[in-house]
Amino acid sequence: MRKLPRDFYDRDAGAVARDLLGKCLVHRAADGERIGRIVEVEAYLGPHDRAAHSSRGLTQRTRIMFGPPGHAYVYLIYGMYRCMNVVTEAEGKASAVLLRAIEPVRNVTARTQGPGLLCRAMAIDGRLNGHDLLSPEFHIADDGIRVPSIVKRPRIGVDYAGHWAKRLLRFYIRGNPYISRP
DNA sequence: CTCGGGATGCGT
DNA sequence: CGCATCCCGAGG
Repeated sequence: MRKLPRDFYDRDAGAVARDLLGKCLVHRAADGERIGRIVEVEAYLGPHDRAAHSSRGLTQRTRIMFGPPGHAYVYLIYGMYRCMNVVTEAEGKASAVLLRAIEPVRNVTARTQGPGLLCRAMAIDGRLNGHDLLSPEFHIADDGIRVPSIVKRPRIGVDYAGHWAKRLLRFYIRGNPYISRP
């Protein structure tokens, strides 16, 4: 397992999103190491992307998104679930990749289909917002698994974003049983 | 300060 | 389709 370097994240969010498929999310929580293979993601391109949180500008909530690449942007949604993003590109670009689904690998329950369930299964909470993903306790690693085929679709739940809602910025591994909405 | 709504998930 | 549950961000 090789931890992804800073350079991996310092690229276009779409490219990072596609390349994250098949990689392993590792969280060494208090009660043990949890690992899940990333099988579904969405790219959010920056302030010009009306579906992105950063399109509202730099706020207390989105400050991590405006920061340097390779950090976790974790936020609360609907008052009950967390969603985890990976910050991409240079500081100030405010682009990110939302992790939408993982396949259980180690110490993770089978209910991981969707960004909220993913965070619950991986024990990711608000304290991890802003966490450096090059750390030993929370990072993403490559174990050499190849992804055979990638499906591109419009992003989920962003109908308010006008023409941006139609962009094919959701990516998932074709045929994987852990996709949130095939 | 109020207030509307959300990158969700679950039950009906 | 309704609802849980609460922070965020806009507006007064």
